Amino acid sequence: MSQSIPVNQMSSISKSSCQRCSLSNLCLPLALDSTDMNRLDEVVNRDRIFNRGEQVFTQSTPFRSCYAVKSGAIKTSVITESGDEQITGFFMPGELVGLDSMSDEIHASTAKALERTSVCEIPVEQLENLANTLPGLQHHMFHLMSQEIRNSHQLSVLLSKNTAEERIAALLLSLSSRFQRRKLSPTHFNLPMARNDIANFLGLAVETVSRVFTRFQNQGLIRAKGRDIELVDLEALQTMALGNAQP
Amino acid sequence: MSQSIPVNQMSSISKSSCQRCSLSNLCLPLALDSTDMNRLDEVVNRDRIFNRGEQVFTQSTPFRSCYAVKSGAIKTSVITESGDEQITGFFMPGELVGLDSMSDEIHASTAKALERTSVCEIPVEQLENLANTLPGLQHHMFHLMSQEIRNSHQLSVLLSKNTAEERIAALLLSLSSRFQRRKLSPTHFNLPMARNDIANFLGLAVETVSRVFTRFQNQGLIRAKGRDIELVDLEALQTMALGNAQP
DNA sequence: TCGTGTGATTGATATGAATCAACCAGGGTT
DNA sequence: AACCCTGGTTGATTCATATCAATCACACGA
Repeated sequence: MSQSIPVNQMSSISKSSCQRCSLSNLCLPLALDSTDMNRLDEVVNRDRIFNRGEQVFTQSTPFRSCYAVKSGAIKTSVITESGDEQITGFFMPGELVGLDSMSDEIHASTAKALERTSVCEIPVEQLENLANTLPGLQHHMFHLMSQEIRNSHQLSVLLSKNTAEERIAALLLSLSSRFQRRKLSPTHFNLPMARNDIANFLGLAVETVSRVFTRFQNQGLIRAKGRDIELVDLEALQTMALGNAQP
Repeated sequence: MSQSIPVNQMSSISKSSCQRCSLSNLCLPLALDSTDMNRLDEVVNRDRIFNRGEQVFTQSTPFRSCYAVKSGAIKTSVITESGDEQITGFFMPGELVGLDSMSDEIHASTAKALERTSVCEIPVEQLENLANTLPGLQHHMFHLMSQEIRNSHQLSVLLSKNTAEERIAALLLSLSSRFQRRKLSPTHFNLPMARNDIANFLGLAVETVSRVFTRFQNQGLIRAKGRDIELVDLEALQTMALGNAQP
């Protein structure tokens, strides 16, 4: 049921180019002029579609491409030696997946489509070559990768310093701002992921996530029905996400 | 007291070059031939020394360089809006600090010397230029940055899935393998950081760290006297670090 | 329409680690 | 020496969240 709404709002772009892509201001081409963009176009493998649950790539398999999300959503996770999964990120349209394996032989994580998802596949070998001739692209890659490091540090902070409520508030706000970036409503959206995924990502038990959602609802911070979420009191969520602020 | 042993074991290299640096196989030059290495040499600012507690760079200040540790040790941390610190990494000789800010205007974190530490300062602007002309260097930069992402993901796993004992075992083993990489004893070394730092890094209270150390000691896994650590039973530590392995 | 399964919620209980509180050891200073 | 100061250790208690257990709600296929 939740699947039909957010999907392929831009799937009409069939034989598209980076130039015409509505996400070009979020994705790789950001730093490129139009002639450079054409060169990027040539190496990008467009229109790869994955259904919910399908793997875009798999940990420990050879690494050849990273992927730009066009529509839908992707989660990445690492499987530990002891066998359990840790979700390391959620990726929304305009975001680049797979940077944790850049220039490595094999994938350091697994990427799975959370809903029907279309991506642009970007072969790394060619991306690296291109980055070598286009300084702007190289710079942008560095930028994206350092961003990724910071995101992960941010997650570490969340996991080691914040309560369940703070973590969930932070996640909701992160999603909110990412919807906003795409000119969608920052206060009313569909969660692309299950409660289970949220719990795993935030280092909590599912039950805790559930409880916090209902608590937030009772406090009038959000309205939640399944994956349909409305952020009612953004302010309150923001101060909550900040956590233990001592004056 | 703990300071005099590990420091400046290579500080005799005064007017050194990357070529002669004993860490060149760990650090940047890895992927470069000797002519390329000379070009790197020209941009590197060698022999910057920091005393224990001094900041190498500071969060929110302009970002211009990253730093390769030559001797000593560095911790990086982010300060959250609510004011508390989260250590995001420890950096030992041969490792590169500051990648989380690559190609950004300001530092995303603070780096502080844990003991008397010497570093090579590498101005990013010139590093980027160089990377543009030397494909091998660009590749290596991508490699280091994705490594950094994976490290951080690894930390997230520890923080969200593992017990205090498992976290500490994992940290000890990580340090062990890094000493080994430098041809030092993997089983007997001096911790460069205080218990406090360990606690912060691993998302624990100092008291917990202390307790686990003594517990490990009583179980005969380690011998610890202050910062002087001996790993007695590597095997046991390894299985412990793996955590909740279900057969 | 009825099972059947999966994801979500709610409640009761258990527990690992935080917190609070002393105390200790060693190093540096006066 | 006597002092303090910082970092480390140990013990008693508390608390947030996990775990265990049931129930619920909805979607789907037979």
